[in-house]
Amino acid sequence: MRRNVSRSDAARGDVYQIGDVAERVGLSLRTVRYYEEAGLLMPVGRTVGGFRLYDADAIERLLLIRKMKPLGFTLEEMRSLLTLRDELAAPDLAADTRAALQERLGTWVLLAEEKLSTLREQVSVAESFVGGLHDDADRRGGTA
Amino acid sequence: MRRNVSRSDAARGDVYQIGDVAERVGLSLRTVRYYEEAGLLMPVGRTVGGFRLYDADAIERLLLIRKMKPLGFTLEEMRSLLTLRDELAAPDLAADTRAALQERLGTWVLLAEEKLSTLREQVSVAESFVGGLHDDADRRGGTA
DNA sequence: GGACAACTCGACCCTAACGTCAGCGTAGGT
DNA sequence: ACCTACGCTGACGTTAGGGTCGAGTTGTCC
Repeated sequence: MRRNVSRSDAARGDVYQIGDVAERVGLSLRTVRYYEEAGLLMPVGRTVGGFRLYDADAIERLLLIRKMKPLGFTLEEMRSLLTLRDELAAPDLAADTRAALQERLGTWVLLAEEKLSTLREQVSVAESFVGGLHDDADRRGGTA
Repeated sequence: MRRNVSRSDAARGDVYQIGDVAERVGLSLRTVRYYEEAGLLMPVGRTVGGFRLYDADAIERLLLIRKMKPLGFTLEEMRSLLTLRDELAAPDLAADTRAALQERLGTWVLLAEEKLSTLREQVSVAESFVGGLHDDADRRGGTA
């Protein structure tokens, strides 16, 4: 039986506890806690008893993190990138500051594309391996 | 200055020491030793002084292992699969034995294809992430 | 037959990104 | 008050190696 914490707080500021969050984004509790430890994601608050509380933004953030994972970013890298994104999200930035941040973001884009291309290479390596396996499996008789 | 161990032994039975092997397949010495510890690959022998010696088959094997890595097999899984392949390579197998082995190989093929498809999914997740990054980077002004 | 550089050995500790377990406290419904 | 599901911290385990150490081994050159 699921608890509906969502309805407990009115006024559009829904909060979720870690189990809900984990289920929604498909990560383990441990992983969510570890991401906090790694500085990737802080809970918006805690209950009196110490339960972590998250909001919808946290869920977004976790989904984003999940998307980065296949690219092989380390948590450290993700932390940097997310921080950068956060800084860019501020609405009152001097133009030059914003430009500087955006240039740093460009570096990340390049890095991500690099990683993407190595990921693609891995797919083709994997394909050739699976092809080879098929050969091994289909060759019923002898090699000669 | 590279030692050319290859020419030291005549009669087509070339042996290489670990450094040569590692360089040829693009793995570290540590990794090659670790693979041995994990039961993936035994040296064909040792020198009097205890240096590991490998032959061309070993190199093949390592290259194969490298091809499996992108599919996310654990070393344990690779060990099983390689062992199975070794068993199938025996020339004097009863037909039913061979059939049994080949069926097990079929399971591996399925597993590999599964892993390949999740790898492909990862590529598309990664692509969408990189696309999102581009959006963030290109959006120079404000969100509204 | 000694010097020497390059190579290798086993042993050890270290890391990232979690999994898993234990022991204990909390949230909220009845 | 009680129950049960949920969560907390802390600690150790795991995988696939990386790094480093001091000590031993090879091949080569004199």
